[in-house]
Amino acid sequence: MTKKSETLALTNQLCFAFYSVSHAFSRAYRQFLDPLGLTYPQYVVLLVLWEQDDLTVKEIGDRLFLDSGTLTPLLKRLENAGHIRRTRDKRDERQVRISLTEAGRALREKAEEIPTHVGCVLGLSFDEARALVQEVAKLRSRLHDSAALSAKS
Amino acid sequence: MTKKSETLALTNQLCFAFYSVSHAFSRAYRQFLDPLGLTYPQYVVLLVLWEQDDLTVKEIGDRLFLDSGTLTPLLKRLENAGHIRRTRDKRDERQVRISLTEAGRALREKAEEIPTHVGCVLGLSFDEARALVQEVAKLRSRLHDSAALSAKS
DNA sequence: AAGAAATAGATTGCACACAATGGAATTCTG
DNA sequence: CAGAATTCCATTGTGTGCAATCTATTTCTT
Repeated sequence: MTKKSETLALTNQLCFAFYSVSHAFSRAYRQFLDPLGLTYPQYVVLLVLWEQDDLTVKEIGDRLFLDSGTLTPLLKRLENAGHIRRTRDKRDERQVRISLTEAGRALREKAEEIPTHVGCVLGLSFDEARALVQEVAKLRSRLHDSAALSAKS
Repeated sequence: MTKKSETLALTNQLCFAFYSVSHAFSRAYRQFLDPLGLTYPQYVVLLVLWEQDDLTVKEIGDRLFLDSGTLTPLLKRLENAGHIRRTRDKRDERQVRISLTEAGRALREKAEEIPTHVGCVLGLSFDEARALVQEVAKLRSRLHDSAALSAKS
């Protein structure tokens, strides 16, 4: 096998590695999210809101790389569950502002222990994990840049 | 911020990094898979079959970490597109054997260039990519082991 | 200020993922 | 060898992702 074809196979292997580990993480989180009645994407939206409350749908989408087709129904489910409020912005009626309810804020405490449980099985040191986050974010950024380029043409 | 809470945040960051890079890869592949009428999961199934033809649904599921709920409709779509055949195994009628059609085999050539295009934007050396595949596979394996343990109890 | 362009969300349609369940075939066990 | 347990696949229902399209609102241009 030539070096070139090995590299080609590696790209496929890398993509599949991310694809499958992402699902494995999702399953690992589900075990702890199910009792809270949350899915992983819903949990990530709450993580964003716990960090900074009162964001527009677009601001949430920018942070999570998701569009309104995904977020609108997801946010409605979070609203129905009583975790958030959705209100039209008075100054710009195009925007919908998302804010936590008291119940949504209270959920933070219960969710706080989840990454501990999941993190335990990874067997990574602090520095290893940090380096991995950096490297993966770098790849995501390059893929996004490349997609933006080819969308322009 | 204590080291402990940093580590907790890191687990969430790591999970989200994989979650988002996985989608970014999927979008990058989609650009090249769309002309072939394939989705990324369908492409991965074909990759498996190009490597080894005539597998059961379960064997494909074991390699890809997917169950019949996902694979059955996906395989039916690949069958309707003319890429594969689905036939009950004569020796064990519980099993459905998946085999490539001539068209499915022919598709391999057209798909061969895809990882080249995607791999170019990653900016990874051969060794970096290989190490990353190994490390991510290790994490996936640990998550699976942990899930298997907690399922037993 | 009027029309064009851009922006924010919502909606629709399709394709995963996956838990839960069901049915048919096979294997295990006493 | 009969019943129980297991295995394999299919089905159902829920919740994403995302492209494509639509509406309403705002901003830009002339």
